[in-house]
Amino acid sequence: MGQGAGGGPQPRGGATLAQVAARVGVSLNTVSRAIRAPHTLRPELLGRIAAALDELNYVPNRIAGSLAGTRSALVGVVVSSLFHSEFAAVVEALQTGLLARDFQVMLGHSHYDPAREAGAVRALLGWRPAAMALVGIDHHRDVSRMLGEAGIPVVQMWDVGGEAIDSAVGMDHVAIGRAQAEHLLARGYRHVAVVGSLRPHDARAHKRCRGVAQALAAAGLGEPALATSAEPGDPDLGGRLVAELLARHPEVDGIACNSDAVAYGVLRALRARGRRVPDDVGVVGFGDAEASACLVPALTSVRPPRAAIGRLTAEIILARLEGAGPRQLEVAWDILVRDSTARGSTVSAPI
Amino acid sequence: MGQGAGGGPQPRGGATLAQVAARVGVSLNTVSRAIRAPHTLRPELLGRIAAALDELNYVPNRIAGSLAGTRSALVGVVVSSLFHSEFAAVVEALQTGLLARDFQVMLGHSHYDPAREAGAVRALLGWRPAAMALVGIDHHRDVSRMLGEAGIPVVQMWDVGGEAIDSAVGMDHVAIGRAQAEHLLARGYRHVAVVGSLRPHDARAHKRCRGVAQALAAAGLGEPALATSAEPGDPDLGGRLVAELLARHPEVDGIACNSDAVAYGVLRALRARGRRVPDDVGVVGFGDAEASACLVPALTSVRPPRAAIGRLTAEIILARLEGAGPRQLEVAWDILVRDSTARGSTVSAPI
DNA sequence: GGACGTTGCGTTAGCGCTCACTCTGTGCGA
DNA sequence: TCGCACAGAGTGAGCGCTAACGCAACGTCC
Repeated sequence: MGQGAGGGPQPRGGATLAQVAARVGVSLNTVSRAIRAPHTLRPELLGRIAAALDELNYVPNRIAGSLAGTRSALVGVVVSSLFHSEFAAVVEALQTGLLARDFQVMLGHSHYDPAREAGAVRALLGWRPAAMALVGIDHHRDVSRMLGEAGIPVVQMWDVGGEAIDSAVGMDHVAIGRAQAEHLLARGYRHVAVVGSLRPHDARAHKRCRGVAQALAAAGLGEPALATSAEPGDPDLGGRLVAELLARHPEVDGIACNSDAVAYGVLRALRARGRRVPDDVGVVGFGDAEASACLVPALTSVRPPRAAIGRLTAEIILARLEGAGPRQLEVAWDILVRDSTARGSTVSAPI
Repeated sequence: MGQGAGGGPQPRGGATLAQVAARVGVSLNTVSRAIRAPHTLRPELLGRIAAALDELNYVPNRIAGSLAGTRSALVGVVVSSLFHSEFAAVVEALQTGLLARDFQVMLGHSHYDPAREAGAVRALLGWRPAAMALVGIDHHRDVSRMLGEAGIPVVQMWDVGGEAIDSAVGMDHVAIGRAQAEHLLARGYRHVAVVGSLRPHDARAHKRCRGVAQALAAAGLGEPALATSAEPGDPDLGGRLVAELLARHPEVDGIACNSDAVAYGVLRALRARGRRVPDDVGVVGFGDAEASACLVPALTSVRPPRAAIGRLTAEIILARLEGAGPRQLEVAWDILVRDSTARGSTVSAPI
């Protein structure tokens, strides 16, 4: 790497404030001010400093800045799993909201495992974030304790049915499950089952499942048939579970799926078995994934306001950082009714 | 926040090494050693320090560690767009490989825009990462310059047809485009078109497009019909583009799509127009998305080895950090042949 | 014309940690 | 008896920056 052109040994990454200062002939702090509070300098000096900054390709060292400064420029975000999954759009909206204020997002993953979630939270806290956001509201005590003791704003996303550590923005998943079942019942399906991935610690999925049971009970029907698994929810899982379900409960004519990916496999398996959707069986998904409107039949699904949740989370974090109090809010969702529950008629025509 | 129980004012986030040291009655450095090099301490002392560490819930401050230490624990990753998109699995595999060595991944997004990519790279370099990984191999000069001057390992992912800054691991996208077209031609489709999102700076998409043209030329056929747009590639775009395409070129009987999401919309629009797939028109996608095997007809698609690319990127980064030289490697991909190009017969039976 | 802001910059003291070095005591061979 | 290697712990400097304060030189106003 060699030596810098004019001023001391070359630091590990790029120029330092001290080098810029030496080049211009001012103190280090003056250069810092030129960046952070330009209006406190004479325009002429400011120009010279700006030129030197540019010549040396100065990139502020945010590590040093965070250590010295009052507040960090990082926000930690923990999701169950960004990948093959439903939280990407939430994180994108969150990130967009925070980037505008120059906050960096640092991502961690729980993989639906409380121990790994605690590990991810601990790892992120090591970077001393200004705030944290995480998916879910029912957490392991270690997680709640660490987050509570951190003394920073914490926003729990996606779910609202629980006790928030600080702030929360999400949906009522029991109500979603109820709505899935009620929709099927309203369309004349009587034997409703729940199919999908049901990991031990995916509290949201359990709540939706409970909601289905509630709706059936309210309609004077029995418990829903269950075909669930702790494996990740993908089409193949849906196919296997529905095969197993129909072997045990051939009378099932309505299926509430825990995710759209599972529903894709359910539709395929039903087709392979000669069960017509929606005439023989109605299927409703959760998540409104990209392909759902393109399937045959198009999949009826619950659409969560992902972008809104991410945007609101960013807003709450920024407000909390400026002294506002904690907030807890529930966001609205809707059911996109498509052909997979349109018994006897076509609800949405293909393009 | 108040004062700490035993030793100095409460710092901004959690206990410090100095507090732990004061509690045990040793020097700060000894506690640091207990964490970084436990074998250099007496077991008895180590036990007492471990107890104090635990009691105070000490979480190492990685900001301070990075500033003081020789090397950073961060790796910067820039993708076009993680969301609605194809890079999630790559990043997941990359992250898994790096997390094992205690590296944190920091994500940035280019949104297929060179200026935003430069901004993302600059922002990430501000955190003084130990290495960088980014999607694509054809970058704006500013990006190449910044990365070259940073003096850290740089791995360019996903594409290989260009000059690497340091290391690269990806696919030959021209060859992919050729394979898409050759597959269609081999199935008897003669009038091949390209449909999909073709952003000005998405070099990979342009290369695949060029590959299609090459294959047609080699077969003595003319230029492919094009129906492209700078909008993001989703099913609706596919539907609109194919409508426009068929209006201009009703003879088209083979469609190579730039992404599976676009292909979904293409299939839906063809169905709505009464064009039978695969009998009248063959459709091949790119990306092998989750739903592709569940569509009717199931979509033939190019499957990129996402996990392998991510894993190899992690391996190269770790090796480079330990002194190994730069590497450039091309990974293999394949075409999953399904019903959408199975003219006259069913290739893959539904489950 | 002396007390009092104001503007514009320099000085200084850390943030919490790592790393190179120094120091102390112990064991052991010559 | 002395020297000397070595394990085990302490000391001090400094990473690059921010923030609080210091301090000239220049108005401003009674």
